[in-house]
Amino acid sequence: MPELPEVEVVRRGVQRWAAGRRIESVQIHDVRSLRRFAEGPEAFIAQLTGQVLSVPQRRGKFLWIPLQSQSNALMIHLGMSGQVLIEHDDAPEEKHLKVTLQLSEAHDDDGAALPSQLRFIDQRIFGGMQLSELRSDPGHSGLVRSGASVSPDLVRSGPELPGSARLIPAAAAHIGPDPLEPVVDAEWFFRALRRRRTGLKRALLDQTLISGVGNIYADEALWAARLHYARRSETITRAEAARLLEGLVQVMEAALAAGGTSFDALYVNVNGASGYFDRSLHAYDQAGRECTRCAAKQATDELDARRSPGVIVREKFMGRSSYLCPVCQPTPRNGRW
DNA sequence: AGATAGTCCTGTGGGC
DNA sequence: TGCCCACAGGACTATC
Repeated sequence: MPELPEVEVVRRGVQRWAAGRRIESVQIHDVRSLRRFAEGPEAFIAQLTGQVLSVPQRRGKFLWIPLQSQSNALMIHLGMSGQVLIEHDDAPEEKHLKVTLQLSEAHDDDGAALPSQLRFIDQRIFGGMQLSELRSDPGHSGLVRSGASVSPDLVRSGPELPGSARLIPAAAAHIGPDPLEPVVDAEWFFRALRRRRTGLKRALLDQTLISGVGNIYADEALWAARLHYARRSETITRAEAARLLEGLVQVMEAALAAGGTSFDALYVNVNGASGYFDRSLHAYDQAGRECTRCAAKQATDELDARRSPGVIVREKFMGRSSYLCPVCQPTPRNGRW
């Protein structure tokens, strides 16, 4: 399930392999992947063909590639099962191949031909591609902290200069900043949560409040911060908000360093390799396992000997699974529901 | 404005 | 073996 770190892995891959290259042709294998593009598949092909891909950008789980000399961008959302692969023309067609962009030829330093197809693959079709006008970002917050270095040999238009107004596709203008953007600090997060009257996990998953957090990292961050998913956002303390944000940033940066989270072949980077962050999960999908923090406390005799270490449980919340340690993340009391 | 339900999808796996 | 159904979830819309 691609969340922010996985999308960032894809963004870096697209930057490395496709930025600066021209789109020679476009092939739509399944129009359902263009469902969100109101102008239709013919307009999609017409507007994209001949355009040059600029440096890919990302906010939360939304990825977009500005088109050089154009005021719009190719927007990509991976949804539940989307993949972007850069492959050679003769690679066999994937079962769930949806869109193929044929790119202009390019060569590496040794003169070997780079793969020339950018393929969008999506099994469940919750993701998709569209074209969207770029506008100045109302929630402009500067550069993405985790922004990768640019390869000048491949990219003709450089990254945005610090302090320049950031542009964002209209179709993604409604989402909030993500945890890796500099504007999101402990005080900002505290105030954002306090403004809402809802449960913490609901707030984390609300992309208009903070973007990029999905079910996996929400559970991991709540576990890291020792907070229950139903804790009321309007009663959060500064210390709790700071813990939760720290949990989010740490789990996302660790996942990014590991190349993303993958449970199966649904998520891979642009070269087809899976990340391995799933080995590092503490809560999500860990039902029945002893809580690692409780176990560590017990090992150092910090835990009351009469209490047994927590076992991760799965609960239904918001129509989806939530995993938590009942010992570390107790049900809220004192009217703080 | 917050919460909920419905929609879009397909592969998987449990139950019978 | 094979059929059916529940389940998985991100974003968006409609409705209360």
